[in-house]
Amino acid sequence: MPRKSTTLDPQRLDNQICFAVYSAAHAFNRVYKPLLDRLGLTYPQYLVMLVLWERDDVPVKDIGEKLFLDSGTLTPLLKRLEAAHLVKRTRSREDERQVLIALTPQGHALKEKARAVPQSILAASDCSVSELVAMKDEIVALRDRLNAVIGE
Amino acid sequence: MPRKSTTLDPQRLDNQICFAVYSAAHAFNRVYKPLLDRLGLTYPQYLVMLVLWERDDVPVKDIGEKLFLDSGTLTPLLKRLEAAHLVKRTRSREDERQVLIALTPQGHALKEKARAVPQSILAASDCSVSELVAMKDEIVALRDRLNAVIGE
DNA sequence: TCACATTTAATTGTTCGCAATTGAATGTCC
DNA sequence: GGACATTCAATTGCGAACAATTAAATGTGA
Repeated sequence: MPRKSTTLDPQRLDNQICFAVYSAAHAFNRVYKPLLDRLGLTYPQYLVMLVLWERDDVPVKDIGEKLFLDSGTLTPLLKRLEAAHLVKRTRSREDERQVLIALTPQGHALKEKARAVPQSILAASDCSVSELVAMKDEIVALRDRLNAVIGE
Repeated sequence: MPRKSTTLDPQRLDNQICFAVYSAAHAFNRVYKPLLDRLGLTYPQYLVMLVLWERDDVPVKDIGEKLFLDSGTLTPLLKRLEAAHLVKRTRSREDERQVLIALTPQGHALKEKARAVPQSILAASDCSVSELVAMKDEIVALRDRLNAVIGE
């Protein structure tokens, strides 16, 4: 009575790997939420702040390329960050099509308050740093292969 | 001149496993989209259909537990599936609090049309089955550890 | 039996995420 | 220089995702 193995059936594997990623993303979000609530940020807003803490005064497009997000997502998000006095949005003088995003003093200051976040996540993941780094690299490689297929 | 290595800075975007998972989930979604468009489904709707193709006539809560989603997400999603004539929603006779979700004939029939989806995804991931299985297991284990922390 | 807690879906409001479109600014080619 | 395409952000509309609340059905204990 040959029965197909559930864990090896390639028909199901894609569902499993994709669902694993999908559900892990939500789990991460739920762990981040209480931490980010204290900073007044959502997770996507936190990602934008991470980008800006590395380099300031960049056009929306640059942020979008780093985070794989488009203006339909970023424009309202950045307006909310502006309303929270964390960033300032100004049209570029050299190229009026671009909107440059700069941190306010409050935006810069928030970096210090956010220092504790990564450790808390590390603790919650209950995993060694080297293991996490290895996993991260694998997932990034998979993501990049998927993204390479999209533009075809 | 002690300088923190940027490759180890936990506050850097590229070092965050969460962003890897987050962006990989979006990449998967973008690969799935053209395939699922042909079925008239979104990815979360496809997940619900996968659950129902395995077992039918289940309460909303059961679907939510399998997919880690609550009624705030599922109720409108299931109403859209009902509007598309893929499922039927009926109050349970034994327990009037529950709403049972059953597939319509069209809902059952869609399973056949969805057969081609997994191969396409596997091809796009461009990865050996054994590698994918290993990754999936690691990600699920990480997700479960994260979910375990949440209820504390 | 009756008060009370629990379970279950539904609802409301906010924020993402993306496709498609718009409109202004810039680049290119003749 | 002028027609044309391209680039960039903003907008619109739809579908998640989730917190918080509501309301009905059910379970429990005195």
